[in-house]
Amino acid sequence: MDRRQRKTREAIFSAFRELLQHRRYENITVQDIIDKADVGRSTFYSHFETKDALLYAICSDIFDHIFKGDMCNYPGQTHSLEEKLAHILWHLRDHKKDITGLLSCESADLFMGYIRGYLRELFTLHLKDFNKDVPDDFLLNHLISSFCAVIKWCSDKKMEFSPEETARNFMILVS
Amino acid sequence: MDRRQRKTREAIFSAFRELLQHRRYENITVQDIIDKADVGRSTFYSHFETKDALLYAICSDIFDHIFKGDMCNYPGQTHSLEEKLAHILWHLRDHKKDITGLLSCESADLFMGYIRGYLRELFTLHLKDFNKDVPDDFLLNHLISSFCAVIKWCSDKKMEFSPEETARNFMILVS
DNA sequence: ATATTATTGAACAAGATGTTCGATAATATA
DNA sequence: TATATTATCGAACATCTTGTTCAATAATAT
Repeated sequence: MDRRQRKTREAIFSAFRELLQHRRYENITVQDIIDKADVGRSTFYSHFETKDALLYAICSDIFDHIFKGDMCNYPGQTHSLEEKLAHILWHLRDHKKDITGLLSCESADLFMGYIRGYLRELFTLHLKDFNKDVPDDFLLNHLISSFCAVIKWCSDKKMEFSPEETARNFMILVS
Repeated sequence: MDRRQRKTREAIFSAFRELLQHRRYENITVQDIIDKADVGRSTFYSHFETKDALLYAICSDIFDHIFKGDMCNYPGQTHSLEEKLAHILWHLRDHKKDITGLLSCESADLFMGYIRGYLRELFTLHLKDFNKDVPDDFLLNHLISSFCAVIKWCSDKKMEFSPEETARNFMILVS
C-alpha cells in the first residue's frame, strides 16, 4: 500500500476518532472530518464510499482492537464466566475514549452489534451453567441484553466502577 | 380549537403513523409526510417547529394512548408484578402497528425512554420483592433494561408470543 | 356580513452528501 | 536519474433535505 494512502487513511481515522470523543456520529459532518484530517474532499471519498462506510470501518477497527486476541474466548476455559466478564469490562474501560462516542445514538446499534455477537459466543459456551426453566434463546437473549445494559450503564457513569465488582453483581443478578 | 387545525393535525399524525409502519424515522422526509397528509409545507411547519418535534409529539401521544389510564400502576396493588408485566405486553401487542416503527433506530431511544420511565416507577414499587445483594440502582437498572430487552425481543419477533408466558419467563430469570 | 384565522403554494436560504475532472505532487520502477 | 503511475487537491457542481417567508385564498367564528 502506497505510503500516501496509508497516511491519508490514518489521518481520516484518527480525526474521526477524536471527533467521536466529543460529538456523536450524526453531528459530525464530512467537512469536519476532512478539516481535522487535513485532506481534500475527493480524497476522502476515494477512501470511503460514504460517511457511513467510514463508521462501519471504524467500528470494526475499534472492536478488533479491543476484543481480538484477548484471552476471553479461547478453547481451554481456565477462567470462570465472571472472570471473563470482568476482563471485558477492564478492556472497555481501557478504551474508554474510543467507545463513549460510539455508544451514543445512531452509532450505538452498530457498535453494540459487534459486542452482542461476541457475547453471544461467550454466553453460549456457558449456557449450561444456568439452571433456568425457560427456552434457551430467551435465556441467551436475556444474558446478552443484560450485560449490554451493564456496559451502557458503565459508559454512562464515565467508566468509574470496579470491573470485578460489577461482574460479580451481574452474576448475582442472572444466577 | 379550529376544526381546520384539528383536521390538519390529525392528517399529519395519521400520515406519519402510517409511514412509520413501513419505514424508519430517519428515512421519512417532511415531503413524504405532507404528500401523504395532503397539506402544504408551510402548514406542516405552522403545526410543528421541526420534524423532530413531530416525532416527540407522536411518541408522547402513542405512549399515553398505550399506558395512560391502565390498571398497572394504580395505588391499591391488587395485581402481582408478573400480572402487571403481562398486562403491559398485552397492551403493546394490541398496538403492534404503532410501535414497531418507533422501536427502530433513531426513534427507539426516544420511545424506549418513555417506557423506561414507566417501568422505573413500576419496578421501584416492587423493589423489595427482590432479595439480591447488589446496590439498589444497579438492580433497578437491570430490571428495567432486561424488560426493555424483552419488549424489543417481542417486537423483533413480530409480537407472536404469549404475554403471560413471556412475563413468567422474565420473572424466572430475574428472581 | 364581517373580521379573524388557517391553509396554500411557490420561491428562497442554508447546509449536507456525494461526484467530476483537470492540475499537481509524491511514489515506484527502469 | 528519467519516466510512468498513482494519490491528492481544489473547486465547481448536482441533488436532496430542512426550515423560512409572504402574499393570496379559503374556511371559520361572531
